[in-house]
Amino acid sequence: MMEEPRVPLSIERVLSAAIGLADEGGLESLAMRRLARRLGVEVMSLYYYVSKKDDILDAIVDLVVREIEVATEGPDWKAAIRRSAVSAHEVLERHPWACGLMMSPARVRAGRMRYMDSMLGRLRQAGFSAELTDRAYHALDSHIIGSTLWGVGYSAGAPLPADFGATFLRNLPIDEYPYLAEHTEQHLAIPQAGETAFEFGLDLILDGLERILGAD
Amino acid sequence: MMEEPRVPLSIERVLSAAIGLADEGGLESLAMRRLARRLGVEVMSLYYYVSKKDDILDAIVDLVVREIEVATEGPDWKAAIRRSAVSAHEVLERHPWACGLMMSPARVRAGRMRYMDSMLGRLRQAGFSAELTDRAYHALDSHIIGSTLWGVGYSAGAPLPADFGATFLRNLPIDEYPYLAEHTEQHLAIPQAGETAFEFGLDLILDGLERILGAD
DNA sequence: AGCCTATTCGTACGATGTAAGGCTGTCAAG
DNA sequence: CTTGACAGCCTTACATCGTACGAATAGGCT
Repeated sequence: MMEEPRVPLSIERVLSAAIGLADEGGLESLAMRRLARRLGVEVMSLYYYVSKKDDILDAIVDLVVREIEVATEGPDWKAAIRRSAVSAHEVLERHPWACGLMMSPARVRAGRMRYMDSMLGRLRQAGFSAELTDRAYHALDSHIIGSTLWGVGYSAGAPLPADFGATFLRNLPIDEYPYLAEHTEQHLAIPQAGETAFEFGLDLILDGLERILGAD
Repeated sequence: MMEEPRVPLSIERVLSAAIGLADEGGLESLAMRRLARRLGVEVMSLYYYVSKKDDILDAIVDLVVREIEVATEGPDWKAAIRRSAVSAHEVLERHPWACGLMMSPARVRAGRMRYMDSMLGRLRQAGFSAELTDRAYHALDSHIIGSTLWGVGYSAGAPLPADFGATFLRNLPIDEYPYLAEHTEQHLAIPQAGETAFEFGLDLILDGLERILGAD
């Protein structure tokens, strides 16, 4: 009788399984029972490591945030911040469910604090006033979140069918919404437009900030 | 025996009650049973007017979107678009729960189409190419959504306690995250910073777009 | 009165999060 | 070697959620 060694549970295993579930099927497929089943365990066993589901959510967003490359020191603040923003965008694209969760100030934990602090610090070091730093940070973060949410077709959970754009365009009253139709075609023609759209908006903001800084 | 005349149900009544519930307690307090109770009716009665809860969500985001002031004709594209963006921000601030829902392309209905079409059309009329219009629209929409989500402390549902910022700052290891601390103080000192932060980012984007257009 | 259709409701099912407590094994102290 | 404590896991049970199915009711017609 070959007994499986039966790896014991641990927060790490719980959390990484949770991230796996969310990555595959969106937030709404992250259910305690499913999570337990995936770990070969009963539901209530999870509650030994975690006191409520919300704790799991807090923890996994923070794990995701830690994947983001933090703004580095150096003379070129613009490049440093750009790199960090692009990294955030990439990370959030890998874990689309995290976008919606990130927004809540209630979920800010160590990883998130580190990220915010580095971004804010890099702006201040670049010479922005406290007030401008504040505004710049918001503009950047808003863009990262908003743009990523857009690109991902986030639906508070499950992803969209692949042919969504095509069927949407087919059912669209083109003469009524001509510009929307053009816009949709644009997106169908260039599937990865989200990438460059993100960087376009990002550079708009960064260039604007640079100009403000130059005019001190 | 004074019989109440018993106002009959209707989609309008259902939807406006739904919006009321969501406005008061966030998305997660919008439950079919609660909705029914508020309307003085049993749960299943709602299903005569709606085939699934999701239909309600679709409908109420569209109602909200219709509140947004659409971009007008006229010589000054920047002012027109700015006005529409500010209006969108105001509307979404009144109905914070709508932000998260708006993102899903699956929920695009007539009101949303009208909004998108007007914004896109106004950009094209201003002289932007199809491609630039596309990017500009994304940048603007990302900012609106992202910024509003930020300002609202959106938590996929319920709002935050009022003293959240203060307790957060009190528990923050200041020497470890000095810039975050400064940032938080900034926000506590100027409570309505969200307003101006939104317009700051918006103008960054609009000015950038104007410059691109000027350089044709 | 009777009937028809438009509304409304009662019951029931499966899913969710989780409170309360029980079982089992390991390990240190007696 | 026994005993008790405690860590780790599980059983049962409950409230709440969305909604399928079909029965009850109501209002306007002939």
